[in-house]
Amino acid sequence: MPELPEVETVRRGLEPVMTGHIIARADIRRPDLRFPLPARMAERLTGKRIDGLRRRSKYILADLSSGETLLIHLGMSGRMLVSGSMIGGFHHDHPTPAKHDHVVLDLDDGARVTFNDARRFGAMDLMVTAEAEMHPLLSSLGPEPFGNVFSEEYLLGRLHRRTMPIKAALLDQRLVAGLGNIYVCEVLHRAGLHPTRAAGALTPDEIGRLVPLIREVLAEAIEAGGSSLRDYRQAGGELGYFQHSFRVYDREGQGCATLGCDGTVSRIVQSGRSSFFCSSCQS
DNA sequence: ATGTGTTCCTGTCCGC
DNA sequence: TGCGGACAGGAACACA
Repeated sequence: MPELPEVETVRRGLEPVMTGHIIARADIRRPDLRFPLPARMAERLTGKRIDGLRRRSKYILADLSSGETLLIHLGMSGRMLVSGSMIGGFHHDHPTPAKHDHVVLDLDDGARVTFNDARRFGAMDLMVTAEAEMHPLLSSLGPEPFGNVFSEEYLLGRLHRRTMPIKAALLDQRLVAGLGNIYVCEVLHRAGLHPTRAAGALTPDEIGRLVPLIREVLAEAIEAGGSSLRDYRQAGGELGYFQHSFRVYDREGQGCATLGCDGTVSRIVQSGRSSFFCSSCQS
């Protein structure tokens, strides 16, 4: 679920709680999420200091003092719940572990971070920090959308002669990392591009338009604390509010938000995922 | 090499 | 109120 803005929001929420603290206790409440959890996970976490929290695409990476890195992926429904933290000046007791609380990390200052994931499409793994980028889940990822590698020139090269719809291309994490269904729909709407357009048939001008719009949508969403749909919340339990800024996502039948456009938002299914768009101003 | 469909799992919502 | 079906933010995998 969570796409780059939600994952970045979670990372920012966890950073002051976790960075610099030692994992006093790790409670692994079930042996597997999407994949089996790594061998001896509790022992490999216990007593280690968290030196920093990074994000790569939709993954959170916690670098540990042991020279290992904890990889966290939230899948569709994963959440990182914080309790007992003094950050913000309030102290709350830990709630009793609830349904779908799969991994519980107790830190040395009494704070607790709980990985909760109803659907269990999420994942956790441990790897040697120096080899993190070779991890199978990370090695094929495309460039970060805010990085220098991601450019109009890069996109032109990668989309050249591709017959795949631009919607599917932008969802492909090997092309650019971090976009998901919501933000691809929003980007294509802002770019005035119909989601079924063949990626390779876009003009250089249209492709050039995409790069800054991808950054714009993601930056606005991060600024808003992500989108809270259904059960997604920030690390502290707060709701993001970017969903109020959706122009097409989940707005089937509603009026197009583009100034001067009298179109209606449509929904189609492309490779099993809903695409929302305005057929008047997206072509 | 590309592109598409299926699958994992649980929860919620909507129509009958 | 129950029941069945559609659908949900992801992405690995199998297959044409």
